[in-house]
Amino acid sequence: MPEGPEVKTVARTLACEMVGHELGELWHSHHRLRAAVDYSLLRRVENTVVDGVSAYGKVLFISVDQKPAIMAQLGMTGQLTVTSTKTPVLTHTHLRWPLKDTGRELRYVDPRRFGLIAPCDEEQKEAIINRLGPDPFLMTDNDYTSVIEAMRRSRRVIKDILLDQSIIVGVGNIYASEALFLAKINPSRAGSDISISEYQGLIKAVVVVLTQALKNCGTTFSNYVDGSGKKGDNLAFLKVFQKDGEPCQECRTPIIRIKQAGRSTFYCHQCQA
DNA sequence: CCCCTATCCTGAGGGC
DNA sequence: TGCCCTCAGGATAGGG
Repeated sequence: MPEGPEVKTVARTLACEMVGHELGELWHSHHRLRAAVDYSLLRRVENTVVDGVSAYGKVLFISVDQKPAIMAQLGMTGQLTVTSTKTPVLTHTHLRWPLKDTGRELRYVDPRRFGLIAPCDEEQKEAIINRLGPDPFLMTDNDYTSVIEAMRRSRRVIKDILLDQSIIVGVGNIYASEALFLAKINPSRAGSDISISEYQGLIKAVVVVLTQALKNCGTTFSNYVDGSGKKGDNLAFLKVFQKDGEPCQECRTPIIRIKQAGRSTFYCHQCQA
């Protein structure tokens, strides 16, 4: 569910809730998440103090005692929040982790179980980041060049390339459509057929779209919430995502929905010819 | 190698 | 009301 801006928002709000507090005794459900979680390893983090929560792309990292300790991927429906221990426990709650002396706890709720919570040391964190592309917010000139080269090398369709986290991180199904609309690029064009100047516009559009989403604390169209349980405000700013049949905000042509790699893409046939 | 499909799951919503 | 279908913010094994 969450894309880069949502995960960054979760990290920021969780940091607020968790940093400086000591983790208590972990509880977990018997359900398996996307992969089997080594809970005994995760339990080694009990009785340590959280000192940071960060995000790289759609991956979230929690560190204790100046060392990475936990990584989380929220998949489609994962929610990582801190609430009062007295808040009723939702079905599909897979993890409860008290923050000592606060009356509050970290909870992981994930109906579809496509997400993952796992222990994670320094090396593992490095390995995860190494197989991901650059963060569009932190890109150097060299990153720009190599990202564009990687995209031009691919014969896949540009929409699919944008979703590929090994090329660039943080773009998911909502913001891929939104960025292509802003850059006026047809989602079905092959990566190899797009010019360098068009790519420069596209990367700029990705940054604009993600920056706006981050400013609005993410897009909630169904169940996304931040680390404090708050919804995002970015839904009202979307121009094409899930707007099939509605008139394009630029030219009034109805927005079209197509399927690419099994996922919906929304675009304006006129503006993105 | 690269690319595509199916798959992991539950729940919401529409048509009949 | 219920049944069946499609769809949903993601990632990845494995087949062609």
